[in-house]
Amino acid sequence: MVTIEQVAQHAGVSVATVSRTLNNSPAVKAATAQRVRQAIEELRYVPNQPARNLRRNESQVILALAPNFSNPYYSRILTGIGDRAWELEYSVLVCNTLGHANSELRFLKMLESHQADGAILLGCHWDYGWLARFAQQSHIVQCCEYVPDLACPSVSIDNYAATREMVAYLQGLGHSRIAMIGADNQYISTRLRRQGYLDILAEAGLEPRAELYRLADAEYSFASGLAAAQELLAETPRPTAIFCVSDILALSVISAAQELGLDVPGDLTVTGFDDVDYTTIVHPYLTTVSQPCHEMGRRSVDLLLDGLQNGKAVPSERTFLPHRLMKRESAAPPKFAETI
Amino acid sequence: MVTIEQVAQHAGVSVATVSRTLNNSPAVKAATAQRVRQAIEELRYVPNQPARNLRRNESQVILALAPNFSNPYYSRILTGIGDRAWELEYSVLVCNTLGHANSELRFLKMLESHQADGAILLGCHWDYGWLARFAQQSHIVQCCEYVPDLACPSVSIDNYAATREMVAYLQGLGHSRIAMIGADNQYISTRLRRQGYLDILAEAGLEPRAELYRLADAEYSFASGLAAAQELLAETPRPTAIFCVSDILALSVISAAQELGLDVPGDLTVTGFDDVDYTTIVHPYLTTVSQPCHEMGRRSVDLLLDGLQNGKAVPSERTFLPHRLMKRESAAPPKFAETI
DNA sequence: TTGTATGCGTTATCAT
DNA sequence: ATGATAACGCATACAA
Repeated sequence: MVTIEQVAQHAGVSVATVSRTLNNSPAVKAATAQRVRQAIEELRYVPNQPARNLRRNESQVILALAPNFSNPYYSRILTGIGDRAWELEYSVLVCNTLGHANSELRFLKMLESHQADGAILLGCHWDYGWLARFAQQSHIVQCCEYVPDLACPSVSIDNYAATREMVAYLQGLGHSRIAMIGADNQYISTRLRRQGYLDILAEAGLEPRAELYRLADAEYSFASGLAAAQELLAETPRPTAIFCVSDILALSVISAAQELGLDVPGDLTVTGFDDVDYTTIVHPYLTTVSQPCHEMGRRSVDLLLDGLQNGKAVPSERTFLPHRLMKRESAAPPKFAETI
Repeated sequence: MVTIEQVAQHAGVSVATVSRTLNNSPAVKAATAQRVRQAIEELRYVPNQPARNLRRNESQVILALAPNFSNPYYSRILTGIGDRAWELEYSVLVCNTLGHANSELRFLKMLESHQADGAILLGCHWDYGWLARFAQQSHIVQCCEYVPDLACPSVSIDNYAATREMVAYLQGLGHSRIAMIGADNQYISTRLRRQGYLDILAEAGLEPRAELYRLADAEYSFASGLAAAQELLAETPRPTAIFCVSDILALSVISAAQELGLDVPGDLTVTGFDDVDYTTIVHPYLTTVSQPCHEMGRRSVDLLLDGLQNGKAVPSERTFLPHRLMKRESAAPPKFAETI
């Protein structure tokens, strides 16, 4: 391995001068810099980044903790994070936590051992105490999900508003028997969507009915969606619309409906959430809420590095990015006037 | 920050002893080790990993270069890589190359700057010369794709055999007018699948017809698959089966067929490749080739670390893992006897 | 403008 | 079994 010292000898200068040249210090004469650069070229010298980082006490690495990378929703955010980090010359260590708290903890400990300068969390457990500790001692930003009372910046859409918009749209279409499939987890998005659904129903003077609210599992799995859908479609009278908290769940509802010979949206309106890839692969194209995943990832990086570079000053604690209601084929007015 | 020195003072020993304790050296008396551990506990000492790495000249990090993370096929492999690395206490830097050669190069340079100990490549350009250089100087393994004449271990399925199996299965079903949608890239998998298709046709005494072989774009995009499918379905006589080199392309064919009022598999047999998530979301469930993505990822890590730890001795240059033919709903015998 | 010397937090060599 | 000390490769305060 060729070191800075050999470059110095070859160029006939001291290691300090080489180091200055490497770091573009203006204090080095152009001619000298030229000689140094030539020596670097000739010896094919490549700086040892860990050594530099040790000295500077930084790693140029950020962590991105995600419950999985199979979900295209997370994939997109991670892509955004990667893109922005690439531009800013940071590396991103993508950590697949599998939703396990102990995995999250082990990954976050890389902050303490100086293997990473900061972390972006996309969905993380918070009921263990250690999250608050890390948020205090380290640079962390939350993306898409956030813990309400955690002093840690976040980037997400306004889930409450988006849900209200979607359900109001269904009401506008003429639906009043609107069911919902939520998820069996404690994510803030899940809670806000549930609240938005309940509130908008209440405002329309509709009593929320327990039998119209079902839960898929924590990971929004297709199978659990199918089960919830089957229960919902067995109700009498049947709901005329089903609002799902994820696209994959909406697809499972469509599947269950077709199994029963029901036409979507003719006999049943179905809506999803997130607008991931497979919403427009098969008809009916899904009516859903589009999240700016890529941009959310990018903003998270910017927020994190702001904190890293300008002390701990973060622009605002909660950043909400605009969502979009994607009106496509899976939602339509109910066929017949309904009786409640 | 608390350092090894402070721990040493607190425990009344030298830094050497603390270091030995940290590394479980048997040369330290149990009682002393106990004192040290207590000091570590009390001071909440966390070793500085970069400093250790500098000294040991390693990083405990491996690179994983993928053309994107959106494709669930890559996601699964990356998950396998991450899982195995986690078990072996390595971190993985997931690099989204976007299929750009300059991105690949920049990421691979992290090997030279000691930011990573090795790399796993899932699809990478090889026509620039530098790949051979890295393969020589660094520890690299190729996963799912490989460059035939590159002296670098690889893990993949046997694409040629898998394709022959699939097309033979279609022939067994009674098809003889079998079209293929390939992809406009130079991946070894693409080339072997094409060759397998041509060979098995030839062996059945069928002349390959140029109009039955179409190309999707390099990334197997749904849109490009749709275009290829439309061309194919406009042929007369129409092919009775279409073999696609990716599941997403198969879905696009089904979509195009339905657009024309054709039933799959009644009027047209369609098969995919990879067996990713969305093959069983909507009917007809896709007949496809299943790849052991997760295991391929894991094996890549094992292979890489074997090379890292036991010198450069790798068990074998080309590792082929078993694939599986998934016979589901999208393939069936042709409706009518055909005339060639 | 450039060089000398010290330190970043470890591990490892050589004593004892 | 333990301690003193020299690296590891680089950046920087201070001198010149």
